[in-house]
Amino acid sequence: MLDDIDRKLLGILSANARISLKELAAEAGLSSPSTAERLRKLDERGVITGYTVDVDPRMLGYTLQAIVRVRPLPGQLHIIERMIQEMPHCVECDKVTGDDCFVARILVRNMEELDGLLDGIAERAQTSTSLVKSTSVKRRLPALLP
Amino acid sequence: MLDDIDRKLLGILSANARISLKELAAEAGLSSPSTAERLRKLDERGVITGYTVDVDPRMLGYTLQAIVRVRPLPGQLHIIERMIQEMPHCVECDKVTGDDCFVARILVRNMEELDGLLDGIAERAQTSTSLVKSTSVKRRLPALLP
DNA sequence: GATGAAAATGGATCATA
DNA sequence: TATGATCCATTTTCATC
Repeated sequence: MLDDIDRKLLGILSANARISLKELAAEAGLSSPSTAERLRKLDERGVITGYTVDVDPRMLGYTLQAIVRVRPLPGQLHIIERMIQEMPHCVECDKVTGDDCFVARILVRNMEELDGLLDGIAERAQTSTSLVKSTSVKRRLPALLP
Repeated sequence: MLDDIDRKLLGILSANARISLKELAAEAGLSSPSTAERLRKLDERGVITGYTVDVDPRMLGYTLQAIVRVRPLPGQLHIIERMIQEMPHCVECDKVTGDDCFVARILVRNMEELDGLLDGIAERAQTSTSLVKSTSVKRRLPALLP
């Protein structure tokens, strides 16, 4: 699927996606054109889905982070999903198996704001909220299998 | 804190962090040197913490994604945290308030692999696992406050 | 597929507003 | 603090292996 060089490229990019092609090529032990071609193919194959910037939420004024499990009341699932998607405070949400249909990551400025958000869906869903105290594992790539 | 141009730069970068400085400047309506200087400062201030590549886990052979809540048994918290951190299948983990101490996102190739991982910590922690059926909100930036 | 050289493009610096 | 001009570095293309 991926060869050693592809894995190396992904590893380097995951640490710094804005590295120049030249440096990337040098670190991977390849020429720039070959490196560019490999990136193009990883993109084309859908292995690489994008390049993004990581931002410190606190520096944007978001001092509180919460993981909220959402259990929509009967008949409310689709409305709730749409409400979550349109909530700019939600930065990540998965639909999962089990009683809790959704697990969402929410950023807020303070408790009042969190309270307000949860109140906004309280009529249509039950929620269980855990506040994030610290991050044990910062988002990273999984092991790149051979 | 951030002005309109900074917010614009972050927005553009979150959609494509490998855009050239020149294009970035053009899209933001700024000169390249000013754009470079602003990026440098966003970095320096800790607003931007890095640039990463997004990868489709399925393209790496990880067909199953799970959100696992982990409740360590008394006295096992630190060992469990270390075990999670050293687990290459864990791509994200937060320490949270409440009975469940950790919420981890796990990638595996199949059910057997997930079962094996959970077995590996079963002596030291209780776990509640939800399988991810779909992604309602792909990781994104929150609203950039004025 | 990968490479090396040439053409095209982009980035960093500096003087200036 | 932003800009435009300059020079230097990088990226892309293409012919070749």
